Amino acid sequence: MRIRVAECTVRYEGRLNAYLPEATRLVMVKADGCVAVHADGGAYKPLNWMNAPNTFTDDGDTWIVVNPKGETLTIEFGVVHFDTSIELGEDPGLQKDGVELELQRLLAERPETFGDGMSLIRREYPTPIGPVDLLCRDDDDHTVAIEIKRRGEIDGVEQLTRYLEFLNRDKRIAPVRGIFAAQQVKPQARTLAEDRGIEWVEVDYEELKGIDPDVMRLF
Amino acid sequence: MRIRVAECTVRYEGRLNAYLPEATRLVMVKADGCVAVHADGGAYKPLNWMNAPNTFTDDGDTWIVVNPKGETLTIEFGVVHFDTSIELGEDPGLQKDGVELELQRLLAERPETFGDGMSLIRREYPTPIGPVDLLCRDDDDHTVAIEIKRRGEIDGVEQLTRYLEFLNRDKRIAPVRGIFAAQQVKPQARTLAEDRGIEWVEVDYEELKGIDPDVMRLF
DNA sequence: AGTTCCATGTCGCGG
DNA sequence: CCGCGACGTGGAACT
Repeated sequence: MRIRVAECTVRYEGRLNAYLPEATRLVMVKADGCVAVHADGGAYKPLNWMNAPNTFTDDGDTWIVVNPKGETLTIEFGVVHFDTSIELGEDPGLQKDGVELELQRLLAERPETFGDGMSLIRREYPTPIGPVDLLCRDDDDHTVAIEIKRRGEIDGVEQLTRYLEFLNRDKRIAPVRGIFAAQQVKPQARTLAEDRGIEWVEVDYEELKGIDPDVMRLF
Repeated sequence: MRIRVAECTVRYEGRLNAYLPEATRLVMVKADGCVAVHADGGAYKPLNWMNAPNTFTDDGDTWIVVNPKGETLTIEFGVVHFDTSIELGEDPGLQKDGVELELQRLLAERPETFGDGMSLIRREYPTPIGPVDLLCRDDDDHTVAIEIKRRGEIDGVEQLTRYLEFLNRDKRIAPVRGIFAAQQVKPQARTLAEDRGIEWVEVDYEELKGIDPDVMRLF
């Protein structure tokens, strides 16, 4: 990564034309060749940029960056206050405890979302083909397997179907009801679920967050 | 702006939870307090960030950034390879569409638009807080600072006011008249400009293009 | 590879 | 301050 702090003007010609009058800014060139021009404010978004892949021309005072679409970023430098290069290496990348995991956590705390008297047996209940998100017991003492997705599509129903097939072989817990839960259940998934005798339900993430006991404790 | 290159782990807890395992990254803290953590690739988007406004706590090895919504960004540092702070100052900001720049170019070629005998001293005349679009001299030998916008709103008048404040400290050119020029000057901006003793004028882009000497030569 | 949809979207305008 | 739409949207997942 190369970091240069310098007075500069910047011109972008591409999907639109844009121009930055002379001022002191930070210009960042990453290992993959992408270039970003930052002011000392605004949000994380640079004032102007050029993503990789591109061709980079360093003509002394002027950097010209061109991408395959023909868009160009031209940076003309004045006084350079600072210029350094440093090797950062590969980044392991961001791990998002995405919404799906959060949904699972919230629903595990609120099994009654799926019916009065529903209680949690355990999260990530193991089967030979992978863990079921939630295993519960309903008020009739029947076992219930719940698959949770952010977006409920056909493959999620297929997944739950396979789990149910294995769970129902276990005499101690059979028969096992299936519930397919998602923020949004697509029509095709609804149809397939109903055809397989699997219930489906749409859950409201924001509402669940609102009644999160962890949050409640704060008040 | 503060720039630190260091080994770090980063945790974000807010609208979702996210975690960055230890690696060498660039952490940028802008003057407005916003924080961005960059890897040496990807696009211009940081791996993780926290926009202003926020409260920043520097606990030696650990930076904790909390915004008013309660979202937190926690950065734990290991080896620091590099750490520097530099003052960039205000940024004049991005001019999109090229319309502003085009207007500036056209008006620089036609300073008499602003009055008979008006002549251009220079474009992008530098001040400590950024360049004035046009600096001119009128037929009475008074200096005139002209700010050009596509859409003339209050903040443009404020900008010109600040320029005038600096320019009028320079005995060689004071007193400096101000003219606020735009394709359309909003009523609030008109009122404010008049209150500040700044003239305002609406310019016709199409008409200016029609009498552009560069274009004329083509015929 | 083309397309659709999500996003800690961000940003700017109008009410 | 809040809703609404555009964005050089960028980026991932799916066809």
